[in-house]
Amino acid sequence: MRRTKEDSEQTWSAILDAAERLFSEKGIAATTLETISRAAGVTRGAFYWHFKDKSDLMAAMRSRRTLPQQELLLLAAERGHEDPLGLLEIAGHEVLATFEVDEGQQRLFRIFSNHGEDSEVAGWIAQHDRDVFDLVRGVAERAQQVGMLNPAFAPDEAAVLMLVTINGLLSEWLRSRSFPLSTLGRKILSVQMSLLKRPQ
Amino acid sequence: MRRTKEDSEQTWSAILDAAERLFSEKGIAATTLETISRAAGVTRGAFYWHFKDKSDLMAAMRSRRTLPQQELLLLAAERGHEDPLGLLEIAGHEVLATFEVDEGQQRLFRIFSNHGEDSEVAGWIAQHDRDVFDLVRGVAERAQQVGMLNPAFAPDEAAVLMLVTINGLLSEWLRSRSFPLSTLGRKILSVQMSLLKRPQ
DNA sequence: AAACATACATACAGAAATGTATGTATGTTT
DNA sequence: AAACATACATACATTTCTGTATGTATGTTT
Repeated sequence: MRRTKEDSEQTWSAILDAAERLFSEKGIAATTLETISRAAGVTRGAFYWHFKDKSDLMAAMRSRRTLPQQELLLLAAERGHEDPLGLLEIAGHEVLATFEVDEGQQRLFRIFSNHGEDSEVAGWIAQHDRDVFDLVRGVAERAQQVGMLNPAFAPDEAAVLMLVTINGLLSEWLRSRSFPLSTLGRKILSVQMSLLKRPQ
Repeated sequence: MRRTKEDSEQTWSAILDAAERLFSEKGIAATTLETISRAAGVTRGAFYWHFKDKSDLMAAMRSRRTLPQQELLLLAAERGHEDPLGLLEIAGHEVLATFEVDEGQQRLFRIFSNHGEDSEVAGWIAQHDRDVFDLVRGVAERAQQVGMLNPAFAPDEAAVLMLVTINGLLSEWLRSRSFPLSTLGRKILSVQMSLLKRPQ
């Protein structure tokens, strides 16, 4: 029996790790609390000690890691405002590069993008999406004000293009693994940015 | 009691309609056969008469409608081979335009894209994705042979760009509904195609 | 108009998962 | 070192869904 605080935190992590792996492999609904607990080397007693129920586990799982787009938010925020579109391009590429090697992020993204189902999860995703969209649109608006945005595109439209491309790349790569995410992603992003910039 | 063949087919449709709606709203796992049956105005007895189980229902649901990308396949196949990229652009736009007004297709897409979970469903999706990818890559290869493909892009890369954009547009629009799918989609597709074509 | 098949409804049995209650060995505090 | 809290394991009660078996009213065939 393990009973120290360190041991307890280790159990907490083990349960979350096991759940994350099982969820991303078999799906949330198909994974039982018994399965999770046994995979973590404990019983359901331990699970119910640390978490109220499966939904509570999901909340902990989500707040334990940063989602890829969340990273975009941070990256874009901590930088200056000159050349807004260049900023977006760099931040976008770093998101892809990070995602490509961070298996935890991949599992989390797979789990949560496969679940517009659950109303709670859907709520988190929706809120998060709105935050990211607002940020990107804000950047596009600044670009417009500085005259660096192709007049053929409204800020809203530029933001949609950015997000569609990034989310599309992440999803498609996760499913097929048929292309080098970072390499091809950089190429595509760069080419799209040149489109958004060029006054043509 | 209804017992004629017409009535029976009507029951069959009613069950599928109810299931489609409930699945796209609450998710597959969270929807019980009892709920489906009652929503269709029948009992589980009727359900088990028409379908073996939930998985059988899913198969019927999938083969009842055409997926959006399936439509792309058909559209691209029934046309000639001159100007392959222009063909892709037109087919892509028609996919978006159809999807925007076809609520059944929207529900089906939502249901199946939210379920890389289930192994059967995942298998169908994977196979389907491969088919579509192969088609698009084939078109890109023909474009390359005719010298109409921007040499900066390999056929594989062009296909990824196409599919990422279309799937991304469909997913993002389905979640946010924050932009006119067909209008903005046409704009984005057209601009991307000009990129793939232009020898720059 | 029997005889039979169809299209369901109803009833029941079983499994499986959840939640809770309780037991207990070990740490922690005083 | 006694008293208490922690971190679980074990056992049980309950729910819930599924699958199947059976009943039955209506169509269909001969």
